[in-house]
Amino acid sequence: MKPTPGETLRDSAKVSPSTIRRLSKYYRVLGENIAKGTASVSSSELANALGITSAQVRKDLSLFGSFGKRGSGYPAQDLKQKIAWILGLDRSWSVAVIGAGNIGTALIGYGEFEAHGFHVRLLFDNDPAKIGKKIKSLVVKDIANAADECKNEKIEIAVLAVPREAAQAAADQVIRSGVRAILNFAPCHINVPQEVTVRQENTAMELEALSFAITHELFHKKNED
Amino acid sequence: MKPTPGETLRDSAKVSPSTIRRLSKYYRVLGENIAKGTASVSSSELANALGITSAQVRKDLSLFGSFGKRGSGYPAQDLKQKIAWILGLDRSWSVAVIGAGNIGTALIGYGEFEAHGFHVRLLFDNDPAKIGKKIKSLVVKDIANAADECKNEKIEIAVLAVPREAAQAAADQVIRSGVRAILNFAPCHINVPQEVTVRQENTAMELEALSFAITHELFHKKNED
DNA sequence: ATGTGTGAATCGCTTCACAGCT
DNA sequence: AGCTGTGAAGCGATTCACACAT
Repeated sequence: MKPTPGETLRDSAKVSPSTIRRLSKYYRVLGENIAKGTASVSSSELANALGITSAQVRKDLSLFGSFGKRGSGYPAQDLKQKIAWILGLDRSWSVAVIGAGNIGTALIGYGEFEAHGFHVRLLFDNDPAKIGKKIKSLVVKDIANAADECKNEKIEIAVLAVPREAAQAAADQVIRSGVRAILNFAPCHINVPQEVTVRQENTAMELEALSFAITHELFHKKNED
Repeated sequence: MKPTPGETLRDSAKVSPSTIRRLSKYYRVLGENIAKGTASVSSSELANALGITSAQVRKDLSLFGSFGKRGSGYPAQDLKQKIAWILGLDRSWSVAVIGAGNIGTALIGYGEFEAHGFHVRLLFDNDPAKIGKKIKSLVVKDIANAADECKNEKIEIAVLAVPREAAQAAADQVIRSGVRAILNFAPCHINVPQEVTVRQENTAMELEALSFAITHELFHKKNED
């Protein structure tokens, strides 16, 4: 009722990162429910699936519009599409993976991404032994040309799957090419201009959080991830 | 000044997940600074490295004790060790990896983990072609025996690197073996008893957060990760 | 009857601001 | 003078509770 579906959000400033993470989860749960033939989903069903309160679900969704029907819940198909629109999954994204090691290899051709519109178009490495070789339908290109190639292919999202030492240099390259966002698997902070969004994926940090939880017998049932 | 370093935290309930993530980052920054020969670090130096305020740094640290010297800052070595103690990194952890695909393979023998006390002792898969083969010094074992083998090896942390469909079954196995924590790479929620801590590692969700940020031209400089 | 949408209340994290060491 | 440690203030996110729609 409040915002304007169909166009870009005007008040996205007040949408918290936590809300975004939850939207991703609602999206998955909806997919599973629809696959099972469910037509309608209530806020408390979604809430149970994520281990949160139903009020939270309704608040999250109401930030973007009123998608539900009082008395019956949310039409599952509709809601899933609305969330896809909110998250920008109703289009496809051009992705480049920098680094053809284990992580890079695991990422390309991972059905989960393709299915949601993330298409890996380019794969780079600096290892002469790898350059020119094919990995799962992609030819490994020389990282030295990353900036130009990414620009030509209009890459929007770059995934850094390189060692810590190489991360900032790789980031600088893809930033020059005009990417809008970077997902960084290197265990280090990278500096980017304001208009580029970065997210850090750091497995060591996740393990450390587990280590803390075990050590202090902490059962953080809230805000778990 | 408040808590009791040297033993388990009494009031760990009031430590937020955000604080834990930041402690992991302080820990990394301290490592880098010490490598450069720095003896003392101020709260604002740490703050700059993470892009947060110095008050935040001091609050975080003061939850666990007073480690700093007024006028000069925090002794880098000491502080790093204190944080190691807080995060439970002053000991070693026995880890099992379930799933010897790309992710599983990337995880074993990754120096970053070994260096922080996370030792991968067991690797499982259900693929007969892989069972018995060696991957980077570990022999792949049959996932059917995961519960027993993990119990024998006193595994404390299990990493699930299996497809979504196999995740809950794998989780049930390692829970039976008595693991305390699970890091789940499968893109799905898993049910665990209260005493087991779970963290979700979900690259698709990270990409979706980037997709949202690009779509809505949102530069979330706060709470980025 | 049931379940949404939402102001109001609450909770908890972050920032301010300053007293107190060194 | 410089920087920590910390109550108090501020602010953003979550939960409550209920009017309203079906």
